Amino acid sequence: MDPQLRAIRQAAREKFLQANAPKPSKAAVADSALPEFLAHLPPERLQQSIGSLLADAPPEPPPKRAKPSPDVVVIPKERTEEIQALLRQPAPKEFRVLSWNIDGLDEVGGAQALMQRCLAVAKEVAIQRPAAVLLQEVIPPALELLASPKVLGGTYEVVVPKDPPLPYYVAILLDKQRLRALEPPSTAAFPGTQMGRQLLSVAAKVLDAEAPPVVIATAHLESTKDHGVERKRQLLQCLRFLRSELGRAVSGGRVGAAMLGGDLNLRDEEVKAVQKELGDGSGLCDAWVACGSPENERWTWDTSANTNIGASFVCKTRFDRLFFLSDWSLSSPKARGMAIASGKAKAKAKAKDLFQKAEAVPCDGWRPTSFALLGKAKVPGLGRFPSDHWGILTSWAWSEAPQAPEPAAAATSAEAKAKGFGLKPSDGEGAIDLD
Amino acid sequence: MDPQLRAIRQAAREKFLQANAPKPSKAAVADSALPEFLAHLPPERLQQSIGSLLADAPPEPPPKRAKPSPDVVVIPKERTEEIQALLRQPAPKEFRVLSWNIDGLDEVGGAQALMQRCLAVAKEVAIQRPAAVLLQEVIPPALELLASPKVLGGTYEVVVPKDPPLPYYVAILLDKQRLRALEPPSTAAFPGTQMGRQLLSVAAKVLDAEAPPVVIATAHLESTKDHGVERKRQLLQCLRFLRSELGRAVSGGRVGAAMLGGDLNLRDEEVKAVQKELGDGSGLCDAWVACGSPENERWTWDTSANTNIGASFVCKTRFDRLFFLSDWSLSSPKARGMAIASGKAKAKAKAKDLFQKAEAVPCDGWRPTSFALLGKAKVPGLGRFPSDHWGILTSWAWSEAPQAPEPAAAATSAEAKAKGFGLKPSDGEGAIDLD
DNA sequence: CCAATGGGG
DNA sequence: CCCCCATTG
Ligand SMILES: [Mg+2]
Ligand SMILES: [Mg+2]
Repeated sequence: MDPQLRAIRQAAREKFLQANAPKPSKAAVADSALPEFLAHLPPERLQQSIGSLLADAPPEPPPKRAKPSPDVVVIPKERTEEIQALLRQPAPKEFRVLSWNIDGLDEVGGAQALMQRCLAVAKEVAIQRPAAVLLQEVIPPALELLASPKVLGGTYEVVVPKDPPLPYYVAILLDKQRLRALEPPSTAAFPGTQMGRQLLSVAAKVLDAEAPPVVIATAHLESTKDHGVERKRQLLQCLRFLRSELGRAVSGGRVGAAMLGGDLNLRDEEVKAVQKELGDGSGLCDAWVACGSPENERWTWDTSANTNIGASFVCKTRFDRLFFLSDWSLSSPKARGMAIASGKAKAKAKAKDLFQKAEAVPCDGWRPTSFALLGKAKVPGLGRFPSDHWGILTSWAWSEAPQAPEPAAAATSAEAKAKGFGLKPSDGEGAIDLD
Repeated sequence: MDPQLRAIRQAAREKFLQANAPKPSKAAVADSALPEFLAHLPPERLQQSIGSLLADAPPEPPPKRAKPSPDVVVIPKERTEEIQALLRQPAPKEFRVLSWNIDGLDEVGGAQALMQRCLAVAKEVAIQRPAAVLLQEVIPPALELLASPKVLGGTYEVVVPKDPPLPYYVAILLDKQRLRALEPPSTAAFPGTQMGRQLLSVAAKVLDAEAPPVVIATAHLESTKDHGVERKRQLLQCLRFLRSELGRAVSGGRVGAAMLGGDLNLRDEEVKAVQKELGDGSGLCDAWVACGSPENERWTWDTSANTNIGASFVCKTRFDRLFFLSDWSLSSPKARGMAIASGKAKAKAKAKDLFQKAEAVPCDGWRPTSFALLGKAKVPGLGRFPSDHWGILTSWAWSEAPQAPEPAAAATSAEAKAKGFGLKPSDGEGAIDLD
């Protein structure tokens, strides 16, 4: 659906023109209350309607039309209660991070469908209970829904960017039980964006572990192949940011890991170029690569498996990635999970091998232990997936020092395995990265 | 004119399908006599007609129609005699290299116009008398015309690629008086080309100088922005080839310079990326940069100055470039003319400054002394330029050793200056390369 | 052989 | 949010 992208640009243009206009009327200014809404969660009423019925939505079907009008959205109590029940379960010990572009720009089915898709996302979050959730393409009604106490707002702190140029943006959810923001979140503009993209990050203390604080960042990098040049600039900015964050002294200690997860719209070629710009030996790792490049968890945007956009073409890409820097990524041999998947099958095989016997190789610092795709089931009653992207779920371990046999790491690894988190390597061979 | 590019791809596709077809009939095979024609110059008759009347074209106007039919092309004797007269003049001492995409795919005006444009190119060649001419977008009738003894065939040896996949290709002309091929020319395929592009090169002895042999290469790299990835691969292949050629022992000594000139369709961004791939310190120089980045000689494809394609838009690019490696380029400080124009005005100013007082800075080896655009006048009687590209003319000097005060170099430089070869730097400031 | 846009697969 | 193609400026 190109119209979506067209709409983005159009909205961007309008916004731009509006911003450069002589001076908007009061009415026009009221429109810009949006960023204000974002600045102070919990949610409030917006011109968009989806959240407006949230607090007191009756469980019965919509009063009039067979197809609910776009202004009347029913939030089924069963869904929110189901989510609440899941959230009442104890959080897993394992530290997980989920990144997901929830396709807030998909208008198929209107507000009702958006609500259903959002609840499906929320349910996945409640099931996996990541310590942090990185979202992209969040729009105000979706944010209001997710941030509601009846959905995720009771369990997660919602972090949003300052002054998003367009009414779709990124967000970070922090599990209040396990992460506490150590500073106000930071929003960085991408100076060259034409699509209103930003870099959002937050430094957080890990509450239930001895581990050092982490910096968690997300972005929705400039979309489409045509914008590769700008996208590379954005990635470079992000990665330099990660580098500047790692090791920085914060109130809870020194930052032990800096990660960027998101819909990065990247092609391997572009990553390679940026990596070169950054300098080799940057220690940058790609979580998917570090987890052995599991073929079954590879394609995060796949029109052959995901029917949401109704594509008449087949395209598989790995747009959604999680990059990180940590003591582990810096100290590990190059083979571990460097951002650039070496073209050589041998190097890949070695990396995969290293990953498989990770427990046998002592090393310290934050490191990923598994990588899996999420959201691959259609939303019941909707017949569509939660998003046109799969979510990417990573699990993490931390251990203090190589000389100590880090029992925690072994435990989390074992747990990950027990939960079927894709620890088993795919049987795919070291083929060249194609996307 | 998009049709041209479309035609290229279409022809490529047809060719491909044809090649993969069960087995062509005899008639279809006859079609592939084309490469054979190329393999053995001097020219022969082709299905295309332009050359068929060359040897005995009467100077009178076409017998029937007011507009000559595409099958009847008249080569004005005055034009060829003019060219011959120019060629009878003594060749300049200065070593010059010209590269020009002669737009053989431009069909405006039919065979007659093509002939006129070709003769204009030939006349420029006869005037400047480059030791080597690198041509792109040559098509069979154009080649036949240029290679004819009545045009350039008496003075220049014509080198063409083996088995061009499509009936437009590159060619190298070597002034028989000043260059002698030391080996059979080499043709390298670009494995990923969709447009039938090849790398053609020849090692040649410089007959009238003590200078070491040179390797002269040309290519027409994959066109259009969309094909940047393939184009970068092609450039990398070319530059690695140059590197492998420099210093190679040939029958006349060791190769003292390896140059690649052509319609490289490059954007600075792409050059930068390939340069990184190649490794810094490769010593690669861009002749235009090495000559002080003269602003007036910058844009080789410029729809505001060149009306041939009838563009309703303005676009200035530096598609046509000449890269080289030589003892000079390897030994010179980075500022001299590295392929990547540093974004910093300071570095550029330094490079320009170095160029201006080149005579005062002793250095040895092959080096460019001037850079100028050619073909900027419309063809009389046609009202169009010889090509949609300007030609790029470089002048070169060689000197044996830095300790010797190289009188030869000073002489050639002085001569270049005297001939107004753009030695004077432009007054443009060190602005960032924009194309 | 430019960039931006829109349709179709 | 893929690629190719065609049109427009
Ligand atoms: Mg999207
Ligand atoms: Mg052309």
